Amino acid sequence: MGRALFDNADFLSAARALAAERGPAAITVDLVAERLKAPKGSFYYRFASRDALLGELWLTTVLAYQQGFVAAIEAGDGLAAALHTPAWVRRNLDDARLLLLYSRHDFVPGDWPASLRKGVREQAQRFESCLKAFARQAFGRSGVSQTRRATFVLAEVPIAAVRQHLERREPPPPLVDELIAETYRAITSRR
Amino acid sequence: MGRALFDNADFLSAARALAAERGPAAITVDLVAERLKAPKGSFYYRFASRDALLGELWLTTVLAYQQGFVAAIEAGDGLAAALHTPAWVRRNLDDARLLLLYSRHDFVPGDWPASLRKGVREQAQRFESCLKAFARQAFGRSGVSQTRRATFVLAEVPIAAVRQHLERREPPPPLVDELIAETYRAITSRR
DNA sequence: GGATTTGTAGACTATTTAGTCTAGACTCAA
DNA sequence: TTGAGTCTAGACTAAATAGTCTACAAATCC
Repeated sequence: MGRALFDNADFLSAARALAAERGPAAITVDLVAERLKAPKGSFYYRFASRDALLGELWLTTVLAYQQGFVAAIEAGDGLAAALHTPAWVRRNLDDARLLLLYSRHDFVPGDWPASLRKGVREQAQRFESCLKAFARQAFGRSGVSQTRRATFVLAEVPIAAVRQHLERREPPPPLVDELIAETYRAITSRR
Repeated sequence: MGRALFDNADFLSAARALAAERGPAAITVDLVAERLKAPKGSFYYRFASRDALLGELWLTTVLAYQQGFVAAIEAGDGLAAALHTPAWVRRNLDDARLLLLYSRHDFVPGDWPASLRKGVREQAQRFESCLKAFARQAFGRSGVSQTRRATFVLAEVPIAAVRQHLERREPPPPLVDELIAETYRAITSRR
């Protein structure tokens, strides 16, 4: 051949599809290659390791998720940021399962491939600074406990509210948004 | 020999210890046996399969966790039920990681061993009826959406609040109880 | 058109793991 | 004492899986 039959994106989307159908444990190099009818050699020509694939899959997904969240925070709208989770989940059920049902650790058990470390670090920092910005805006300070509050109301609660629907592969009902919003108001109205 | 050198409980606690140290993926039959310096044959003499071990581990742990929760509900104290999670987590850090950080599905991927199905079903029903009882008491009815509310405030939120500390193997700080309590009051005061 | 790059093709290796199987040691009851 | 039952002991099998390696085919460049 000499001209590429399979590129990075092909492997990534095959992996994504496998994860959607059978969970992330089904993302084996053999299954990904088989699904694409690609030889294993081609896979390892594109990716240094299985972890490199999983890491890239996780990172691109988390960045896609995070985008709307960051935008809402930058617009100064904390409630929109909290409600971003159910909204994004409704539009991206499969990817949301990937992202929220399995921790980053289930994905890449050992050390992250060097090529992705920087991206992951930047992603985490970006998220963290959103939380701090919100803490300052909503609670007047961005100390440890205000930031902890921000994490609770913008991340933990929305993800928790959505989890059981993710497990059942169904879009979260409107009640989920209500619960998140009520919690948001309660937590941001004091201190 | 003829007299038992290893019993069920030995294997269970070896598995528990392995999970605490290296995560549930480290619960392999070989590692459990090795830790106990028991031969594999003894393991399979006690347990029908690896899933039987994992299932029993999960079930005993969830029942231990659930006990205090049920007691609080039966005493009519919803807030105590919500705060039971951080309290139990503080007293049982390792078991809590086992229970709350990994879903039942990560534990026993396929079908549950027949011997445990009944126990799991009863456990789930018991939990469910607690939620309904609380829904009736707090929201006047136990329809779908009141029960959903109960799940949110008694289970999802407390677990979410505790999660990041579990990941870091540290006891949840008092702030976690505050967040849970504030959310509890907000969610139970309307409707 | 020959050399080089780019990539396919897939057999092969090594490791991990659940589970099986046979041998035999120890205990206890009759 | 002997026979039945209980349990240890660990070698062995089979399957799954990450990763390697060599051959070679096609495109591209000089």
